[in-house]
Amino acid sequence: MSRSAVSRTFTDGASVSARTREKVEKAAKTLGYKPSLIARSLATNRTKLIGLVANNFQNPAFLDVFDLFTSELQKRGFRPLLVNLSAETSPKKFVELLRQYSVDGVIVATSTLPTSFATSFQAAGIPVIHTFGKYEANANVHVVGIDNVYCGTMAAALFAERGYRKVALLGGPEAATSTQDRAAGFLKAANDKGLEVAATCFAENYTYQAGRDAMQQVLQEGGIEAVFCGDDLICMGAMDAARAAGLSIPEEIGFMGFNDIAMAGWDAYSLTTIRQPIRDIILSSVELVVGMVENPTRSAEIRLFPCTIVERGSLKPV
Amino acid sequence: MSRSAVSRTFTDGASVSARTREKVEKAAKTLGYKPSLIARSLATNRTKLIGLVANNFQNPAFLDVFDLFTSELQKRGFRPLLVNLSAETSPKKFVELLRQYSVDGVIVATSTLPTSFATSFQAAGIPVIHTFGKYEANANVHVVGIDNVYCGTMAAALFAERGYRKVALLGGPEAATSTQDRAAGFLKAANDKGLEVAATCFAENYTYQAGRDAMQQVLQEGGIEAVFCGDDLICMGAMDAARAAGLSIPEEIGFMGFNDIAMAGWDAYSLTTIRQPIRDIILSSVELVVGMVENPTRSAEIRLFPCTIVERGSLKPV
DNA sequence: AGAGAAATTGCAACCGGTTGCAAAAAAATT
DNA sequence: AATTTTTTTGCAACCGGTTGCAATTTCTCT
Repeated sequence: MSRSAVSRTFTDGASVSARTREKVEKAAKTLGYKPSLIARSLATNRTKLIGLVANNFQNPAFLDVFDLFTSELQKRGFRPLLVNLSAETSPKKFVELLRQYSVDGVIVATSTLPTSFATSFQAAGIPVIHTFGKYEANANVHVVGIDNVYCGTMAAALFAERGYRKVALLGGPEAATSTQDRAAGFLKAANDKGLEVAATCFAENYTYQAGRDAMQQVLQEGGIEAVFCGDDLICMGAMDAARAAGLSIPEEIGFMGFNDIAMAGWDAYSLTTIRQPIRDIILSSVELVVGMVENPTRSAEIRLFPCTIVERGSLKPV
Repeated sequence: MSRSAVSRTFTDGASVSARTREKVEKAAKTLGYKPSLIARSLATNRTKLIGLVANNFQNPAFLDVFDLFTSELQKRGFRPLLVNLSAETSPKKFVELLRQYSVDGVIVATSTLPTSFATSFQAAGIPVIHTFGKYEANANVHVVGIDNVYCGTMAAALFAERGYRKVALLGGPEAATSTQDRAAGFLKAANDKGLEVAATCFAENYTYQAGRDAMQQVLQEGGIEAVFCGDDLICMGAMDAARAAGLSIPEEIGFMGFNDIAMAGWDAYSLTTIRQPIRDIILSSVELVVGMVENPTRSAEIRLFPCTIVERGSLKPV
């Protein structure tokens, strides 16, 4: 019963006879021995650690994201090493950090950062997936997410279909790529369909309060019939601002959100919103990152999932 | 310039001359070298990894928790290794797992698990803090949190003060220790103050829908004047159930929640609720766990923080 | 300049596993 | 029973750092 015998009983696929395996296992049980993953990592150059980088910890939309990522990674024997980007200024620092921890891969889960952030992990030789990332044809990074431009288009189309003419765009933070794409799609389609976009403004961040504040500006321009918001939370703030200004929803003003968070279904809002298939996106991301770990040379892939409109009661019926 | 010279330049407090340090640093820069934390961990028996164990990923109350824990740990040079308990059945498994990863410490952040869960890490020789844990005088584990029994008392006292007579308790999941304590405190104090607790029921889980469903049962008993809920999310579901039944808040029925999540301040709910000082609790937990890493023999401490009532508009005024 | 003290450096063992390779044991074949 | 083939086993080097200790260098002081 040498050291290698022990190692082999705890490595599946290794060559050990039933007898020695049994002996080792019995000894391990009485001693309470479990192999050290740290030592194994050093020898195998695999840590089974996946960096999970996010920057939007305050948005309920991320509850699902954390829940799904952690449980899916766990199922496959990987552990998520959480990185909170929101406090930090220098993203480069985290590339180094995750490299030092020798994570097997990284999932960048944010819709606000440019593709270049994910690329910098790639440059450091770490497999990376940009989940909720921006689709860029030339980007040499795995991206799993949605077509935000098209989502903007969907919103404008629905507005047109419902007979709205004078509408507004109340986006998320202007620097976010998702905001830019959704705005671009919305504005283009609105124009094509002859809608008048009478106000365009952006919330400071993804919060109820920011949505509420931004809505004040939109309200300056009278006669807005419907507002497309870049995020449900922002939208709910905007709805309450409209109500506080005496407008009734959906009779006098319509709202459309984005994300379909749990609260969107609450009676008080009953928000019509665009839903992205979070579960599919995350399963796909996890699958992809695990695949990358096994075969790092896989060529960069873009996986876009279709979004659906969840009809509730914040737009006037046909 | 030996291997040790390199090691020493990257270890603070080690003895290196300015000249060699400089030489090493230059070489490191051109080579893009950073010391491997894995190898360091193996040698020092310290990983700078803290297991963050939670089981309530769907509740917005946890957004703050994740945000604060990750950023505070980051600040101190530790990384959170996230463990999602909600999917799993066997807690023992995670003790083993975190032991295999040689985490320096564990934070169990849940108000629902019994103290024994945290203790099992301790038994395995891993420093552990039970944040939001139950206060038990004899428990030999660090606990940072609040006095749930007293919080229940506060709620009953406020009800009495407002002149409510016939009240109800709508707790969180019955198996949660926090539910039990809050209920105990509430029922005891209600009795002392001569309130009639006409209905006592528990939501299946910490969701809006569960609160809504549970409220149906409470409504069976007519004439309830106020309801104390074990969680804001549950409370909001309950409020909407009451409204759907035609009751107006706070005129016909009052509500009181727990946690003060962001949504509690929204116009549509304006919920009077009990707030726990999350930030203080988490800062204290992080401090404590870091302290334990440095001095593992520190004796078990219980740190309880006072909660405050956040008055909004869901109870009738005096 | 020389002696003594203090600071710096390199050696080598160690942390706890994995793994290629050759030797040993077991199984299969003649 | 002897030979060949297959399976199992242990040896020893390696993963990439840390660290006690002794040797060396540098600094102080007379």
